[in-house]
Amino acid sequence: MSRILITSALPYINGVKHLGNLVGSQLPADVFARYMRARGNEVLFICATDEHGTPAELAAAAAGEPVADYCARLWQVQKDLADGFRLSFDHFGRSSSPENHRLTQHFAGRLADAGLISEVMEKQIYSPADGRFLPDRYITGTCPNCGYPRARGDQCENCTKQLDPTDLIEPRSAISGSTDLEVRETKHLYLRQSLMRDELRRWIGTKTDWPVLSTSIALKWLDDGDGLQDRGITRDLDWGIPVKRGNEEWPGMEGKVFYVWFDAPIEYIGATAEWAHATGRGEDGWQRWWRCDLGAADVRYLEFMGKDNVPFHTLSFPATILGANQDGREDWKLVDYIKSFNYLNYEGGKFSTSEGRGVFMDQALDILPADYWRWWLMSNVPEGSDSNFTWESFQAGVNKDLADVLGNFVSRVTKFAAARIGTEVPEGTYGPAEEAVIEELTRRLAAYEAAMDAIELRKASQELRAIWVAGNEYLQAAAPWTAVKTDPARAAAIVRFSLNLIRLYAVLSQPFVPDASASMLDALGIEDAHWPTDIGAALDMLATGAAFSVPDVLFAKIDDARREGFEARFAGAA
RNA sequence: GGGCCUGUAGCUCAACGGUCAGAGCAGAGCGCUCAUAACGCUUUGGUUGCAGGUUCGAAUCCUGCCGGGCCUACCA
Repeated sequence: MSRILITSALPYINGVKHLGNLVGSQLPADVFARYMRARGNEVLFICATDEHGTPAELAAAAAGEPVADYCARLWQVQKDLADGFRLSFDHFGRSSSPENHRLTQHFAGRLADAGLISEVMEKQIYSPADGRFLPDRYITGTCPNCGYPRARGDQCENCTKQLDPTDLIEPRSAISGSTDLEVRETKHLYLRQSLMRDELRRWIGTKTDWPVLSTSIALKWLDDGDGLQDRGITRDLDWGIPVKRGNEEWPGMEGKVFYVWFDAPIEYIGATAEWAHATGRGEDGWQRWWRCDLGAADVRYLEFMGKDNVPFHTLSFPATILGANQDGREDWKLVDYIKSFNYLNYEGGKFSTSEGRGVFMDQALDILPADYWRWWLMSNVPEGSDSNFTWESFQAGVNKDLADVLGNFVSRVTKFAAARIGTEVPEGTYGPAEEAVIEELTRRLAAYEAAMDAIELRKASQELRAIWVAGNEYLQAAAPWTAVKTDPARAAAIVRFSLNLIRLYAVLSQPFVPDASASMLDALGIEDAHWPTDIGAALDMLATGAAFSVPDVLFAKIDDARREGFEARFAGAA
């Protein structure tokens, strides 16, 4: 048994996330966490909302709510959706928590003590009409390069040229449209990650087992241009974690807050502390997961995220951890494995929040159960390259894999048994046919476990499907509907074995389709779902005489008319 | 512009220097009738983007060309 810490990239607070967000972080992390728990490991699975930053403030303003209220409300929305998708977080926290305030300020103090913080006087655009400093991309104007009238201050979307807001012709606030913009001086803290370039490169160099996506992005940022750049970690905003140096005030930084990208990864730790406090554990309850000097030395820590998050998790956050560890008085846990994902597209294009294009988490659960989404998304997860959601593929995958192969197996076994044998698990002795299945499943289970251990989720889903198929093959060859007329004892043995297969499938499928798994176990009236170590023993688990029932259809098929309706409904504003 | 990834059967993907390049879906045929018109068996289908090179041997390594995607640092 190992101790495994799993974090999913934090969903940003400003609204319901779409399937593309879900597929690359929370969902694969959940599948892995469920698997690791099932294997008997001590797992802590942490997620939280990422609540700070300009977009949150603007979204709250647009909703006419105080930002704290807005975030509290949207946290609940996201929490309910996570529950709806059966995401098995041990804790779903908030980056605005008191725990995160304290930890973020603590880390800033540690970094300052280590000489890794510099104070930089810089010039930022201030908008009196909006009453705030504007991030580059919140300033729009005409591109000096191509004349595109809606270029953003960081980059022109039309000609892709990198811009500085002061380059724009007729710049205006993207929020209010105000052209009354001024350049103001403001002081900010920078994390001197450039000083840690060699140390980071050495560390990344040891991670030969990571997805290339993770390491190549990290190396690119380390070596591109002048190399890794220092990064501003404070902002002139109201909503955020006040800049402090540990418990002390930070002279000259009054009224400023930490940058969301500084405090968000620290919330992995913060949320663990929230969990410890919420569950009556003391400080050591979270420290034993995060402090190698306080009991976390044997923890294996894995992070799940989309590729856009990789630079912060391979460089900035590790720099924060390494910096805090520098004097040897504290020893914080560095990540051991970064599982990163490409993007999921929608019908050949991008998911678009602004255009309402694609399926969002709330809509998904409105139309179909979580298991359908979980299965299709994980069996098509963008591991190697970007992948594409189409309704046709979704319909085909769900109908074939879940309804026909798994659901129908459960249905044909239980219905046949109930009609011809009885609704109690019969006696029976296994013969060569069963031995052959046991041998095959022993091999296939090893392959499934190997794929899951390696977090190769597409491959794992294929292996799991092959395990389901083996049941249909067996049933076809064993033909209990024939045996029941000629050799009732044989028919009983086949039914006994098949009912045990359902139980085995429930156990093995639980990481991907937890609700269906629960329905299967419920139909068998059994609670013991421990992971098998011996397939032969696992297929003789059900007690003779135990009652079972015929469950409702596990997965209803999606017919063509329904699919076409979905296609039209989610195509987005024309 | 630079960097990274990628181009394998109609579709989605495996095979990561070595037996006839595999699997699922879709298509075709047969079988079964317990089951959600489900299942099983068999089968059609690929000069592995193109052109060179290295090697006893290349989808796999190298070079060039053509095509697709992503990233390029203060939105998160």
